[in-house]
Amino acid sequence: MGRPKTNEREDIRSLVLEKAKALFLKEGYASITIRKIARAIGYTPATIYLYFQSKAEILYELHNEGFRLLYEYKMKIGEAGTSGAMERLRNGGKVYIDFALENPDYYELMFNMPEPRNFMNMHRKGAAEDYAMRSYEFLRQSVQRCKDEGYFKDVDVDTAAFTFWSVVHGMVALIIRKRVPYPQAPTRQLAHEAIEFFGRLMTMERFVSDTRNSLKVIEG
Amino acid sequence: MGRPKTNEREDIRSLVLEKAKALFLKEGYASITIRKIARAIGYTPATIYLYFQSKAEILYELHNEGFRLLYEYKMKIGEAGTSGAMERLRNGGKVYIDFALENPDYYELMFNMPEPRNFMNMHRKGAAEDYAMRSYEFLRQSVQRCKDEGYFKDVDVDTAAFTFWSVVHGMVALIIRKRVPYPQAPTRQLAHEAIEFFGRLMTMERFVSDTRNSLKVIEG
DNA sequence: CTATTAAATAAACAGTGTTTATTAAACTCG
DNA sequence: CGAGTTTAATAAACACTGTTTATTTAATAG
Repeated sequence: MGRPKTNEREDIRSLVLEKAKALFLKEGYASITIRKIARAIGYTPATIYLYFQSKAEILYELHNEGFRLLYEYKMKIGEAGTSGAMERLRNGGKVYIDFALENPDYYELMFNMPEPRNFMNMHRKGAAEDYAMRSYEFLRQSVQRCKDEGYFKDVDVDTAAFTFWSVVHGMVALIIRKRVPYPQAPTRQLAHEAIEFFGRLMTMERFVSDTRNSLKVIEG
Repeated sequence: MGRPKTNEREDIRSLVLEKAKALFLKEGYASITIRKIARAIGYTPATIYLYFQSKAEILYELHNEGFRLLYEYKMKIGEAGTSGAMERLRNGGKVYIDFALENPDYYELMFNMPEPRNFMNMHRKGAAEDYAMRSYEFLRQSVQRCKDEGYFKDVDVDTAAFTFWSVVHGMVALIIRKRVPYPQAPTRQLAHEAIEFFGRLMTMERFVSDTRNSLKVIEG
């Protein structure tokens, strides 16, 4: 008890975050307790409450870290030389799926917790960087490029972005949470095939001026 | 204490389920405790454990009830005279969204809990009716009809069904869990627009024989 | 009218997230 | 230097949680 040996102020915070991350990813959020985290870093539960207001705040911090990681995944696409906007969008979908299936626990942290945006206002200074937002902006930009190339003529950019995000999110959510009552559980391969299928649907759309009206098509 | 006044055996079970459902739907699963349920029906916590092995089993029972309800929603489509398979599929998507947004807590129960299929084996006799499965079969059938009418030529029925389910599940999941970082939160209207958009993509697909190859299209 | 059966319970167990009063080490300053 | 202040860390408690146990009590059977 008492004060410790000249600990550099305020990096117990990252100590907690690191350990909590490791524990969450290994045993899942629900089964990890404040006491376990405290024991793992050699402090008492009460100490953690000097640096975080609640277990939920630790979660939010990691939630944002998850989106930062996703953002990095997506950044890889920008580097690889892709030919068209649509291909870029499709690759974005695949990268998203890869991220989610390679980091399912992170994904759970990011999408399976009570609204984290409720905290943000209270305890963080300027909300620092909201990677969830940046991630969405990235998608929005990709969709806008598609529109510039003639796709998605009769739908606004947010609706299209929302649709596309829903597809990939829905896929990984169903897979990760094992909610698909298949004989054999769906795999990443199925998801990739589905994205290919979906991508073909979208690619096709460019050839049609206004899909709400009747149209003539010659098969080739 | 002691034995009660000639209670018909085994319908405390449904008493618990009814009350738990009402409480879950009003205050959310997490914040409802066994003690609260017990108090609400005028029994003690231990009594509940005579009829359910765990809180999770109560959840599974309601989970299945949720899928039964969804199944009923979907059955309404069969009645309404729809012209084509594709319209039927699109309507199915809208009904699915309506169900989810009208019963968000049910939807949480159904998709946001640890795998419920793990219980099933142990405690229920013949698993009775698995409405999750039946619901999927319904979708699969709708997709098959689309294939019969010439859609989805170069994709197998399960991949197409998975894709379609992912779209609607993704949409409602993002909306319900408020994970869309829009200025204004997305509404049911946005979801319906997105489904329309997606539906148009699919409708279009019929006119193309093999979408993997190049094609000629004359705009009309 | 006892003996048995079984429904319901009280009370405990082992945990949880969180709060409070207290300790003890480090720093400040007269 | 030594007293006073600040502050990191804690021990211990609080009010809960899901679940289990031994016990009571009422209805039924012989």
